Amino acid sequence: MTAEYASVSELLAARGTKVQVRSGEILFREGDASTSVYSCLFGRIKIFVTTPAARDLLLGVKTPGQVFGELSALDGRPRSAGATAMELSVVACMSSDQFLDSLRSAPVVAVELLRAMSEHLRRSNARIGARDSESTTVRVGHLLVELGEKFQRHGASTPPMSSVSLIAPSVDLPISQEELASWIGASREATARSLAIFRRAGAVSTGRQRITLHGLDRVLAVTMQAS
Amino acid sequence: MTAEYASVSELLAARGTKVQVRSGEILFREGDASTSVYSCLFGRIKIFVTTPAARDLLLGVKTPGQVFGELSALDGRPRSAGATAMELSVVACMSSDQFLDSLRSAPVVAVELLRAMSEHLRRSNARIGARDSESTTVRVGHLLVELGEKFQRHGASTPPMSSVSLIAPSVDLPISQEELASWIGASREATARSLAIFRRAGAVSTGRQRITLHGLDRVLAVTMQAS
DNA sequence: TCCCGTCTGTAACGCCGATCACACAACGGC
DNA sequence: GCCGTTGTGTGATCGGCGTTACAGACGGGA
Repeated sequence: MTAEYASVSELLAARGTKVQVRSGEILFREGDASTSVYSCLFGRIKIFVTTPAARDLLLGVKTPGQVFGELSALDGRPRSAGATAMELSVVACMSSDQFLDSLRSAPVVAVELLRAMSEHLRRSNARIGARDSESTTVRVGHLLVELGEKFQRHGASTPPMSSVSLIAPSVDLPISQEELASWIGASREATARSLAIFRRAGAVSTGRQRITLHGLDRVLAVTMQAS
Repeated sequence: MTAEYASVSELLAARGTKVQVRSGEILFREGDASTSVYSCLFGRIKIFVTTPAARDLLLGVKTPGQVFGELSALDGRPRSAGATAMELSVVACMSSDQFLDSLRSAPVVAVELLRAMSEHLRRSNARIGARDSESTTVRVGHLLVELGEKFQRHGASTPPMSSVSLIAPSVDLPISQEELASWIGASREATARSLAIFRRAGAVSTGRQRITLHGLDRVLAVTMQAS
């Protein structure tokens, strides 16, 4: 009866209660006392903190298969960040009590979660290091490459071969500059200025809610040269 | 035969191999392929990354009872940070294989480690938020209060009642300004200037490798007023 | 189709902090 | 005690980024 699962997302997909959330809907806010744990089944969930100056700072975006809200479930403390749906999404959730019981009875799942949290910590620490040693332009470049790799893998299929992308395939990022800015922790204007550098170098073209990368290597080249 | 432990540090203290390290000695460097996990038994271990500009950035200081090096043990990837002894210390270490086996056979230990890593993640995320919303002076103030609380608890016993500390007990921090600067991610000079603000307000006095806090509340007051 | 709200792009200005530069103090070795 | 080394304190300069301000572009809804 005690089925074996290999990861927390599998556990939640099988045993958690599924909930559909509309775009913009709030799952929990920073400071909340709730302690449920969630897994994204479909869509995209934004994880963010709000600075005293009322600016949002993006900590991550959860896509299908990723777990979130586990910190409060593990230590019982208030939410360290908020979570809202960026688009129509489906999540699975479970109470922290049931979650902790599952971890204790399925060590493999616990170890898998430890690995996932290692990944988080590495990212967070790298981000701390980047924040005060790299310029806005360099951080924009790195993020563009990172998102570019993510989207060209399982992202929107490359549109019907635009005329520009004969050699280097173009990748479209459906993201606003505001969002980009809150991700790297810079102002919207500074981000726009940095994007202008990439645009003038021919590495990207920009539009409304859209950034098209003309080859990740070219973006990376401009990033390097701007360091 | 399989003794039960309540935490990773207990596990390592009981089953790990003890090693004495001298001040300044390196346990591992950022980028190393080693995957052992460590626990601090005595002394202080500095965890840090080195930025491209050759400046060190302090990520944390491990004191007795705290575990470190667990990220590489969990995911097998290279060290995300370096570790060196700040003073004569004793650590216990264990191979990642044995460590993972122990976690799988003792779920309680795994859950306890998950809780510890939650704490780390919360700190890291808070630090990301603080970095681009607070001034150097405010960050200095927060760190002083944090260290002050840490040291007045299990720290050096308050010296024979200095004449100044009739009302608010003073706390001595045995730390250089360079170290403080690398902790908050600022230059040494900017840190010294911020300290001057606290000094002029009578909240702290400074010396060689020493910062004396004249009441945490007074430090906090200056911090608030400088925001 | 028109209009308004949202998003993008850019310029001007001011401030914080990094960097450079230097004086002084404290400790250690000889 | 003398001097080299390391740590502290502070001024001057300068660049980057946040802020403010505004103009134009795109898209959706009435």
